[in-house]
Amino acid sequence: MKNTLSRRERVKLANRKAILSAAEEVFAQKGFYAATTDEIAERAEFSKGALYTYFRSKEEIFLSLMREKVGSLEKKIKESIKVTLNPIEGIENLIKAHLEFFEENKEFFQIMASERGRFEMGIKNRLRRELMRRFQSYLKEVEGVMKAAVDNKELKAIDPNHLAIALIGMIHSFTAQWILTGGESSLMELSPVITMLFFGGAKG
Amino acid sequence: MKNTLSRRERVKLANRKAILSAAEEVFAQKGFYAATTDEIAERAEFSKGALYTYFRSKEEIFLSLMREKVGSLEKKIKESIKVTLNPIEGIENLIKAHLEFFEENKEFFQIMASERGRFEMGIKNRLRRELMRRFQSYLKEVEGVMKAAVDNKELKAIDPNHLAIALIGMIHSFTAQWILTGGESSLMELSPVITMLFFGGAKG
DNA sequence: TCTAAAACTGACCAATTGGTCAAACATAAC
DNA sequence: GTTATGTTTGACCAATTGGTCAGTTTTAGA
Repeated sequence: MKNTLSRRERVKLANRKAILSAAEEVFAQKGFYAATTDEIAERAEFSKGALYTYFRSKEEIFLSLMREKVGSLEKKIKESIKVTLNPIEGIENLIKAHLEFFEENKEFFQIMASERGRFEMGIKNRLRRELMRRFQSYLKEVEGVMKAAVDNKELKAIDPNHLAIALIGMIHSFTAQWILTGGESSLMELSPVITMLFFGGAKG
Repeated sequence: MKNTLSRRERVKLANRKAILSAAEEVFAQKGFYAATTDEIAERAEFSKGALYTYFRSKEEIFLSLMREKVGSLEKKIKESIKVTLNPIEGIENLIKAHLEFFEENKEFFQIMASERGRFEMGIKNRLRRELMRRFQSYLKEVEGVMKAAVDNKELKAIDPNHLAIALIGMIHSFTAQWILTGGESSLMELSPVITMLFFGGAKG
């Protein structure tokens, strides 16, 4: 069973994905504002007019893309935590899951790093509100594991919010550096260093 | 003694600073591409034409601003390290210096966070090359303290580059969060948490 | 006060770009 | 083959914006 969609609907969906994928590259390379709908259309091998039958505006392309990516990041993180009841192991898995996700979604990471500070702009926009909601939800997820580990006395009695900020900061920093230096070697290889530094600190 | 500059020259210099300061706000709020020279001119209380007697292009405004800011960040970091010969204390001072600088230069931090991934664009540009050189130099400075501390056996035998990435990531992450939540309370207050987490890790 | 140079203004220009739409094309059912 | 419906095209439009420059104002020294 393919599924319940007609041929037409399946083609539409595949085209939509192709457009979002092209947009991801362009947004990552140029940033939201400097990216042009012409270039997105060209890379997706459609005319500009066709783009606008799939999405109502450039902003809708951007927000749809980000919403889907943030959603799947959150899903991946949730799953990585759920496989164990041990909070320490949960955090280890969470680090690995992040690195794996960013390695597979380099462009998304670049977009997020560059546009995160402007998510709040135009708060009235329905899609923007939903994007922010999902992003918050992802952060709360990380904070939740930290709280569990603190309650368990497995981590120091530090504000779980601070613990989450610290770990995410380290992960982002390593990922950004990995991208700047070409993104060739595997990002996952850094998982042990990050784990060790986060849990044990740098002092010898 | 005021200095050796004529009244005219002093006014010119002050105006230049005012333009850069206006540009800093606009670039921070809108990003490089979406910032308009009209808005920069308006905020600096000049006509657009006058802007172009101070700078040759929008890009030159941007790069001049960033070059000066990265330069003074590097200077501050260097000084914070130099006051002590003890590497651990040096790193503590470095954390404080970072937080102090970002607290006083919120806009610069926002610009850096959002445009860092595109510094490399147009590498042929002289100003761009110089900006990158200064930025590398700043990173090397941080790496240098880490290496000293590792050689001293005060930190674990970890690649100093990794140690620098981890610490800077934590600092950036806390700063970004502080800005997102309004930037009201003092960022410096977070210095003990960061210091403790970096040296001692999260494990209880 | 007079003058020449420096500084400033803002209308203007050319290029870019998000978005539209009438016409052309493709598809599928009969 | 015909027709109706859905899809695509790309020329086009209006708005925006980086940058210019002829003309005006300000400055400072004589």
